Amino acid sequence: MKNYGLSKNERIKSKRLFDILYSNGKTIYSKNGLFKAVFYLSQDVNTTGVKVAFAVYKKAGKAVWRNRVKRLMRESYRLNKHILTENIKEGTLLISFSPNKVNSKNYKKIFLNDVQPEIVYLMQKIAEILSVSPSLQNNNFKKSSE
RNA sequence: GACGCAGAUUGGGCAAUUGCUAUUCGGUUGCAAAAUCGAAUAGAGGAAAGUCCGAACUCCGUAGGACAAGGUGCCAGGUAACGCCUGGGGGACUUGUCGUAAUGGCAAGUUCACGGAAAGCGCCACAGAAAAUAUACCGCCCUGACUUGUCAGGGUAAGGGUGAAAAGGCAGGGUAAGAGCCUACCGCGUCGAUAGCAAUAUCGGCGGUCCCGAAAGGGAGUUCCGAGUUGCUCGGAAUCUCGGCAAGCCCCACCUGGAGUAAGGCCAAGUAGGAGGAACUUCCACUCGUUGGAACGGAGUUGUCCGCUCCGAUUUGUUCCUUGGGUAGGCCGCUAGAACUUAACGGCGACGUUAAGUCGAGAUAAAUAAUUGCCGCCCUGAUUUUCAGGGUACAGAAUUCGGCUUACAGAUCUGCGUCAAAC
RNA sequence: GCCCCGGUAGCUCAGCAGGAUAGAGCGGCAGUUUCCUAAACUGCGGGUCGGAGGUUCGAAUCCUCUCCGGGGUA
Repeated sequence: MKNYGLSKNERIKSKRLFDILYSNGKTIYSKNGLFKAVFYLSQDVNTTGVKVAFAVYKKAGKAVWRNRVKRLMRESYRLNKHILTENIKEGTLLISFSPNKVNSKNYKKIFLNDVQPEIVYLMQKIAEILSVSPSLQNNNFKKSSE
């Protein structure tokens, strides 16, 4: 697997996985509240690794602006994905990134330097939560197995 | 040369690093499907947008007839088709110029959803006498009366006034005053001729109530006058050119079956073969049955009716409706087409014909990118080699084409107008 | 992608086969009443009828374009 690549297998593509993510996942926000992420460590999926999705709600702006934000978020994740991939030993981590307070009115021109620190912060926070409280997940796993 | 307007074309370039999607080739894994790695090639628009029209394509199915509903609307052509485009015609407005007593003529530009208002219905507030079978406030004129400047009766619609709009315009005649009351011209209608495929134009005739008629004339309607008399009859005279709204209803001509690529087809996977409800009627014929015909009922025919099609059991069926559950994976459709470029020919033009050449995205929680550097263009400041900072539009394919509409920084070209300079 | 609705006062809605001051309820403000408040009563203000253009003498209403909001659709 490429160190800085992002192929189809590393993205969430089915409706079933989205249902699992949004019904069980936790939501966290970046420092300024500009972006948010929904994540969930699933044991049901056969594969191991990280699967991500990038979603922009329709009211945020026109199609050109939405496409650009999606590409910038994807680029930010692609360049820093080692933060999460090194820590995942079993199960599949599902993440969905989306803009929260950012829209085309307050950021008419948006650049990678605006997006990347926020996404990196979110990824570091997710890694921190997963490593600090592994027992919580073990409990959850036990409960689901029982 | 500068500025403005109109039209057409175009819609930043190069390099490096890291990525995504598709195709082809090669390697690895694998029985295969496929996965993965590497290389090469390709990878958003003039509007991809709005979804306002028209088609292709696909299915439903009978789409047949009548009505309804919707759309289009000067004429001709182009086109697969159109509400689009081209050419022509006509109107309106503006400017210039010529001219008249006045209306106007000619030229240029802009612009027009531009069939019908004498088929019918409806509406036209306020103001005004009167708003559509006309009417009479101020006036003007005549007659009479007397209180001699007013009243009464009548005529008239030129002028004033009202209004968005006042029942052809204007000049002359005419008159008590006036009026298509009469005449010329203009306008309007109609008929004919000429030109034109046609819209229409030009010329001529006729028309100031209509119909019949070649004409003379006859008939009818309306108004006025007179008589009989109380709502009609008789006699005579005269003769209505016509407001706007159809983006109100409507009439005429032409067009339209419905749904939409999540159409639709195939493969894989997979649960359930469920629950509830409705209908299943008569008659006739015979070769006596899974028969034929007629009526009736139900369902379908996506507005209604006719017509058409299917079904109508006597024991777990048939048809139809409602509802519950399971799948949400892959492939095809999916890009070579009413395609594009160039040339020749035909045509005023839109466009067409022929020949040669070209292949230019195909995604599906949805690729076509991110960052950096240099250059180009614009602005600002220092300065007048250059440097610093900022900006570089509108905007992202989703079945595909033809249009329309809307958004848009800059660049190039063409034409026209104004200004400046030179000859 | 495709197909439909809606936009009128701060809010919820009338008015839309055209006619001049665009209404109703709630809310707001002021006053009466009360020791004060609520309730009740009286009065008042508040609208480019989403925007632009057209038809008409006249448009919230009819037509065209456009902006915004909402819904449905295997």
